[in-house]
Amino acid sequence: MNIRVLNRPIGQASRLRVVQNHCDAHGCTGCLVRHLAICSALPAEEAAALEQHAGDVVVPAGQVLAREGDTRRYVFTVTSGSLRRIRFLPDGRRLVAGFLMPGDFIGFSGATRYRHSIEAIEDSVLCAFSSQDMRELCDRYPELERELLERACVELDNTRNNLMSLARMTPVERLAGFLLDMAARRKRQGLDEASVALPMTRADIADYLGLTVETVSRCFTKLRSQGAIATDDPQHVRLLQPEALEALAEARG
Amino acid sequence: MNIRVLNRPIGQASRLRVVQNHCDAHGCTGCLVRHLAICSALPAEEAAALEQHAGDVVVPAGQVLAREGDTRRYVFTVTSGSLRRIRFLPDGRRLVAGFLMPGDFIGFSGATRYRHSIEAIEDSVLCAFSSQDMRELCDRYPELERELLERACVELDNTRNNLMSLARMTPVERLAGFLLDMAARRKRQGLDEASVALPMTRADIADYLGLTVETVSRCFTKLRSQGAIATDDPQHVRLLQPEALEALAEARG
DNA sequence: CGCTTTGTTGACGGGGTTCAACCGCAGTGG
DNA sequence: CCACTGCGGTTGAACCCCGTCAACAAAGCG
Repeated sequence: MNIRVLNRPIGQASRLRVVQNHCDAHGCTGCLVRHLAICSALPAEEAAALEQHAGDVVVPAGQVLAREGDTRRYVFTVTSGSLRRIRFLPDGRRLVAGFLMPGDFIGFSGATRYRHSIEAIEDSVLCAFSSQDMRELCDRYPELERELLERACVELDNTRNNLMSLARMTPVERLAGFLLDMAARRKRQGLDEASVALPMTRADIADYLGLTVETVSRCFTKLRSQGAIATDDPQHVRLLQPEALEALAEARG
Repeated sequence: MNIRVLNRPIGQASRLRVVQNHCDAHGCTGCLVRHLAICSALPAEEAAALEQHAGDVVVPAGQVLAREGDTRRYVFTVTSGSLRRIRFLPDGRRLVAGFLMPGDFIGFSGATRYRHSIEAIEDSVLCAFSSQDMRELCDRYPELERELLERACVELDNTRNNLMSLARMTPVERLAGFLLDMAARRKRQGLDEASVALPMTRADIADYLGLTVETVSRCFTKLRSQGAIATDDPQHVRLLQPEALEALAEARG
């Protein structure tokens, strides 16, 4: 059944400490992820309006930002670090529904409660708006709502691609696709796409790809022995033959 | 690899014939799926504005409404019938990413081209708007854009639930969840939720649940022998013990 | 140092895929 | 009317991939 026992207690959903007036140094105009974030829908002049509502949240590695079932009070944009979106079945089976990286938006849901828990993989910083403020901003700036819809659609497309992976692709194919996705994200952040950093554990990857840690590990060694990738250490992969990976992940959109 | 060979040619993407001024008999105000559809975001008085742009499309069973890769020109709302959203891998593996029922909206995507083909399972009728008209309607009626965002989020939640199914649930659990989903849809349409009609084939269900036809069939017999369901014929299932199904599908949100 | 966690590899077994046969049904055409 | 065919669904038997169980190395940390 692939149930892993966690020896250390799951991090408590600590009371969110939202620091008002975030990015004191630069404000929204100097925001490092502005070009990636939803805020790019608004002209720079409106930054002041944004800043009035924005606040920063710092989440140390392993801590919980939001807990499944909690009432949704904030929406977030990841500024730095990385997080995982997870859910548990009653018997302990875990799903990782996705990884959240700088520029990603958290808060696409009509539900009044969180449908997934969100845990920090590394120390992370997020820019937070109360759901209410977000609603008001959307009413005031239709471009913002349009941008949100646009992003929700992209997210939907990506999630459907993952469906394809899980339903009909072999373990190696899934891993190849995953590595390419991570590379694409790095490129989006302006980093070198040939070397991919994997902040998450093998267990996270397994629960994301619908496999076991052992299978994930074996797939890594398989790709390595094929010469498609090289791993300096478990968290750092170099894509030696991206074409080979693409051939495997082919037709994932 | 689970590749099924289709002996008959795949239906051609026939030129869409959009009949202007749809629902001649009643118009939008008399629309049977209005309460389910995005149009419910607008007051009935605005129906006239809608009708100017709406048109009907009739798709016979087995025919293709939209082909993966085609440029996206229309968005649709299903009025009657049912369709499947599919995609193929180059080697013939198929994924059914979802089923579309009355009230469902087709067109959540920023992409300029369709990411999936859409085929009619039964004879179906859809209400169509050109993407351009839809854009203009959204600009004019912010409530509409908000409704779209709302729906996209619901769709995203549902798709993530499916991820959970595919990644971490056993075949019987997946089937149980699927049957409950179908029952919930029937309820939404005001029909009896204890008896579920399955217009799609076992192959469709298999490709949707990430299984083979054989496994799906065996799961049906398993549920039947447990007394959880009864099947009058393959397309008509009665849910005798919904609680039993829920226990299986537990925690799928 | 002990202890835990993470990652990797090996051996084994089971569940689902694969392969195959069969039935019922709907066309189809002699 | 009845063979013939194709298709959808079900069931059985064999195989094999991946999950399970186990052992071990390396790294982090008190």
